[in-house]
Amino acid sequence: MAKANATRPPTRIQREKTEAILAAALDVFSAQGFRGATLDEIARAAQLSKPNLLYYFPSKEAVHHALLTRLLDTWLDPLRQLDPDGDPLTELRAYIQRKLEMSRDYPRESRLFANEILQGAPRIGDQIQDTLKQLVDEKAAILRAWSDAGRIAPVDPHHLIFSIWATTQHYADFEVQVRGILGASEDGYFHDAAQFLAQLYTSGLTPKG
Amino acid sequence: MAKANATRPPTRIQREKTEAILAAALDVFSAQGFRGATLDEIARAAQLSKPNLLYYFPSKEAVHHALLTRLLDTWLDPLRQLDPDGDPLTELRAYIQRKLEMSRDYPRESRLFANEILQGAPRIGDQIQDTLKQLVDEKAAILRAWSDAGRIAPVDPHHLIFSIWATTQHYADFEVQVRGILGASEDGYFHDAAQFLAQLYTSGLTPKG
DNA sequence: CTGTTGTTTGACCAAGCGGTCAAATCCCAC
DNA sequence: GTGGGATTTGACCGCTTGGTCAAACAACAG
Repeated sequence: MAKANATRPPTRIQREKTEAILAAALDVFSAQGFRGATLDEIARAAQLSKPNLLYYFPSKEAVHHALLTRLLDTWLDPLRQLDPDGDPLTELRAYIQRKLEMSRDYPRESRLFANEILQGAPRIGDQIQDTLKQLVDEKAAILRAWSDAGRIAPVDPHHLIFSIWATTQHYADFEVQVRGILGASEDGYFHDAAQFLAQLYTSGLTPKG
Repeated sequence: MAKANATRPPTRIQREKTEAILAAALDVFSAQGFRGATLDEIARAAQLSKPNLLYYFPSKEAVHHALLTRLLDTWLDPLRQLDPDGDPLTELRAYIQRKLEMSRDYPRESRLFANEILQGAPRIGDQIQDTLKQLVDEKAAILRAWSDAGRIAPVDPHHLIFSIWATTQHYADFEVQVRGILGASEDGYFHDAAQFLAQLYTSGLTPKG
């Protein structure tokens, strides 16, 4: 058995196949949700037989879990980059821009998380309570400090973060709706979205002189 | 057969059972998505046997479709109420408030739609392209007129609507995450959210003097 | 070349799925 | 009360699901 000895380094084939499986799983899970996805579909997308897939991961749940934990770090990177020593409005605009680019460049990842949260986060609830809450509280403290110092308008920092998440991720999670309303052909709506959000948050957060 | 003659008015039992099924289906579909939901689970929640449920609806898809079309009108009501003759900022604040109250009072409906859109709206795509787009374009024209007249700041009206949807529905669709970050006990966060959003959009949309 | 380990697969299984059907039961107007 | 339509259900069907297993096959070190 390959996986029995955990200390042995992964072979080339193990690395390649594991990667292919996770890539295929991202496609399927993000489009169908956990319960809607099937191992057959993931295996087919990864060009493997189902028993072969289960040779690399012990269960469907294991594939899903590996995918989520692997992507959580990437997903939180934009927030992590928020610099307490930078100019507040510049930092926030940059954060919004980064998040919007994530929605544009990694919509499947966004929908993967959205699916999981929507259904009550039954398979990632712990990590939300731990990693995520800790990071958000830390960054909220920075926002509060800026707010208290009069460098941005006085706002609830948690709800500010929520609103940035919501407005940016909307373009990935509700892409079908956005395209349906703006017209399927129009492809450059991310530029308009960026401009709108930059303006909204700039005007909305500039402290009153 | 009961349903064979479509012209006959529904009996008391038909009204009651149909209602019970749709109520149960809302619970299950909003929590599990279409593919994740099962007829057995819906039937159990409605206190019916599965064949009995299928006596009132011809298929799982029919239950889902009936639920979506029945709720779409309710869901779009807040936007429909946007009054072109009112004061722009007052109208927008009222719209945001109504949408936020929808998220607070009807989170299952919000998640039902979110699930459907997230997965590409395969069962409601037509109605988005028709009813929804028409309403949004109509209201966007009002916003554009306000914007052109200098009564609100110059913003892209479609993206303004998207941002209001996103920020308000976030509290229903991502409820687990919100509660996980704010602390499960705290229950009055809708008040804080309302205040935050009112301030953001008031400052963000007030035209520059 | 050879043996050992790593990899792949076809056949299979129990459980659950959406849906059907005939028979039983219920409801209510007459 | 009773007859006929409305309602309910247990048994069942074909199919898909996640997962198992033994056997076959490939890779690679010696």
